[in-house]
Order: sequence, then structure tokens, then C-alpha cells
Amino acid sequence: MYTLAEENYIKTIFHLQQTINGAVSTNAIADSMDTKASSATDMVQKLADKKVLSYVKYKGAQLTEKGKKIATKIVRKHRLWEVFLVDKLGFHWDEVHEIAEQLEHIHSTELIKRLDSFLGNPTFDPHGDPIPDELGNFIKTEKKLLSQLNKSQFGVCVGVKESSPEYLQYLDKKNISIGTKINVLGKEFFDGSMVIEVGRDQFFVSKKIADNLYVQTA
Amino acid sequence: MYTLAEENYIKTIFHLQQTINGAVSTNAIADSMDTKASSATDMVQKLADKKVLSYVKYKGAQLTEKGKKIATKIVRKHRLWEVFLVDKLGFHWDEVHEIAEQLEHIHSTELIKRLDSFLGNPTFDPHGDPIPDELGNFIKTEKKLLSQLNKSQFGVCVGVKESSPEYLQYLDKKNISIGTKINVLGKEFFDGSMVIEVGRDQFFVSKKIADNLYVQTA
DNA sequence: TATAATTTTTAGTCTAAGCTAAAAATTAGT
DNA sequence: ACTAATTTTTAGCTTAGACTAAAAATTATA
Repeated sequence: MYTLAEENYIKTIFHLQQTINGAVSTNAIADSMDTKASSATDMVQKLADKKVLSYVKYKGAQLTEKGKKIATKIVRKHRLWEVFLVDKLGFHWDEVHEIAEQLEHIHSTELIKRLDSFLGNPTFDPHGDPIPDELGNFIKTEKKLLSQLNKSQFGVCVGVKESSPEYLQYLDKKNISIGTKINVLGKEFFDGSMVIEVGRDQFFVSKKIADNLYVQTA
Repeated sequence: MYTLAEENYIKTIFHLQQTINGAVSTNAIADSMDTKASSATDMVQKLADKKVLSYVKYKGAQLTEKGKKIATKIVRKHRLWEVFLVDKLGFHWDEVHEIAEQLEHIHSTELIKRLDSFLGNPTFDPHGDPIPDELGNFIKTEKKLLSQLNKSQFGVCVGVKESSPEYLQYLDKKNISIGTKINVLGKEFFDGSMVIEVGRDQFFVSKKIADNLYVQTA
């Protein structure tokens, strides 16, 4: 069994590995966890002893298969609980992260098994992120960022890259959620900003907005 | 906000106060938490500083109103989660304690509010224990121990005093659960043992068994 | 009521996990 | 290629919580 702190480090390293390829630096870990690099170094060394990750001084850390398995289990729990919070308790998608952050650390295999089937074995969470199965396999989806579309193309929103309450609330204000169709009416190559159409509304979005929305184009 | 350890101490002291009247000793706390008396003393002193309880050296601890409020909130969460686990996920009443022990420490007022209404605002948990409302009020019930009944009397099972898996599994084996009618066919005054009737079955129960089952007689 | 037995507290360690400041290694700039 | 700047690690401290062993207080017993 792993402590709360250990689980949080494992999860963070897992997520960083998705973005950055190769080993993740202790600084990156510390930044993303709002802690100090020295603390990250300590923990990474401890987790290396436990064979959860491999660590080369000054080079960074990389989860082992064992570590990935642990991380995947946590991610699965987090996302299943998010589905529960939204589908069953009626929370809004921008309110569930904090709570799921706590619930993901509840230890009970049977609980997750039952929760999963209670929820109808969902494959995506309320933000469009895939829920790994019991074996840790993620569904691979063909998704692009909205910012990768060009003028006259369209896509259906399938998820968000950033899921901060601020961003999610912005999307709500614009009536964008999973399943929403988005037409690209114009694109400014200078700054990457776009004019898009959502339902009957047409409005301007900055590159930063478009960079954090996943769409399916097929 | 209180740490996990603090919450567990507060909860334990709350439960001990229900049984023992007056202040609870650090030894009683330590015993019931599987820790050492010196640890209990340390924590009790810290909680006294925080005005969660009053503590007189060598005399024991007593929760303040503030402390009772915290404890009640934890008990409410524990029991609501137990209802969720049994009613929604199909767990058996002897399997839920451990998991609820973890879930009771999730912090979110909104979550509990929503969970409560999702469950239909239950007033009793799967073991027959009352669920305090948001203000911390418990429903008062007229319940006796099975061992307090005499020959030819009957009662309806409304709860258990002990809720160890072993005891609950025994009750299951005998088809006794909340709502089960129990007739006392005979009672041995020497050792307090009884012969009871449950459905079409008649069998012997020791005083220890009868001492841990609550029944309603009205 | 003095002494023995028990309970409770204190004092001093230990571990997990964090931090600061200094040292060491790596990367960048000239 | 050699400093300078940056990143990363190490060393040493801090706090929460638990433990052991010793001291102090309380309760029981003769």
C-alpha cells in the first residue's frame, strides 16, 4: 500500500510523462505539485527504492511498469468517481475535480468494481477523458485540438486539455460541452485566434482557448 | 480543517462518551484505537488546545460542543456512505464498515448534501444506527437489547450494538436482519441464554449474542 | 495509612514529508 | 572551452504522529 503523498507523486509523474516524453525532472514534478524541488527529489529517491520508478540523478524519473499500473488505477478511480458525481449526484463538470482528488485515494478493489458497474461501465469521464479498464488499458481516440482545425472545418467537442474551473466555466458560458459541434468560420494566422460558430452563436476565441479543447473531426 | 488522525480521535472519543458517562480516559482511547496511551495523551492535549475537548490531567477528556459537532458530522458521513454502499452498490451490511471508515473523511459539504438526497434522506444506516441530520440531531428510538426480553415476549430487530463482520455474518446465517421478528420462546436465568424463534426456525442463542442485538418491542 | 499496583503523563526517539540554504552538476553564453 | 546561469541534489531543520521507557499521580490493599 502506498501513502497519500506517494500516490500523489506517482499520479503526477504519470501525467507529466504523457506530455513530456522521456524522464520527468524533479523540478517539473515540484512545480506541478506546488512543492519544492528538494521535496520532489526526496520522494523520487524513495519511490526508486520501491521500484515504482527508475531515477538517474540529475536526469529525472520514469515510472516502471509497476508504477504505471499504480498510476492507472488511481486515474481510473478518479474518473469513475467524477462520473458518479456528475451523473448520479448532479454536480457540474467544473465542480468535481477537487472531490475526485480525494475519492481517488479510497482503497477497495471491490468498491471500484461495483461502482464501475453501477455507473454502467463508462469509458469516458465528464471532461471527455478516457477511463482505463481494470487492466489499465485506455481507449485510443482520434482527437485534435480545436486550434489544429482550419477555416471551414468543423469538429465535435470530445474533451478538454485544461480542466481548471475557470476554463470549464468559460466553456459553459459559451454553451460548449462534450458533444457540441463547432464550426470554424475564420482563423487568424498571426496569433492563431479563430472565429467559431456554436449553435446559433458566432464568436471570437483566442489561441489559448482553442489550444485546450479537443475535437473529433471524422 | 482537521487531520485524518485528529478526526479519528474525535470520532473515537465521541463513541466512547456514549457508553461510558463522564470523561474518557486516555487509556480507553488508546485501547479502542489500537495505539499507545502516550500517543493518546499527546493528541488529547493538542485537541484541548484547539478547544475540541476539555481535558484534565489524569482525569480524562470530554468533547466540547464544538467537538461534538465535528464528531456528528463524521458519523453522519460514515452512515450515509454505508447506505450508499448497501443500497446502491449492493454490498452486504458486514462488508461496508472498512470502506465507510475511509469515505467518512472526504471533505465536501455539498457532496454530503447531494449524497443525502440521492439516497432519499435516510434516517438509519444498514445496521439500524440513526443518521444524524445536518444539524447533528439524532432520532431517539425506543430500543432494547434482545437480552432484556423475557420468555413469550417478541421484538423486531432494529440494529446491532457490535458490528464486527463475525457477528453480522452469524446473524446472516440465522437470517436475522433489520426488520426481522424474533420470538423469545425460553430464557435461562443462570447464564442469560435464550431459545428464540426466527421465521420457522427455532434455536439457541448465548447471552453474548442477545446482548448485541437491538429490538423494538412496541 | 503506608505501601503496592495501576494508570497516566513526560521525556526522548523515530519516520514521513515538508522546507531553506548551500553545494554540486549541468546547460548556456560568450 | 571556460565562465555564468540554471537546475538538481544534499545537508540540516521542522512538524505531526507514533513509540518506549521512566517518572509521577492515582487507586487499591493489607
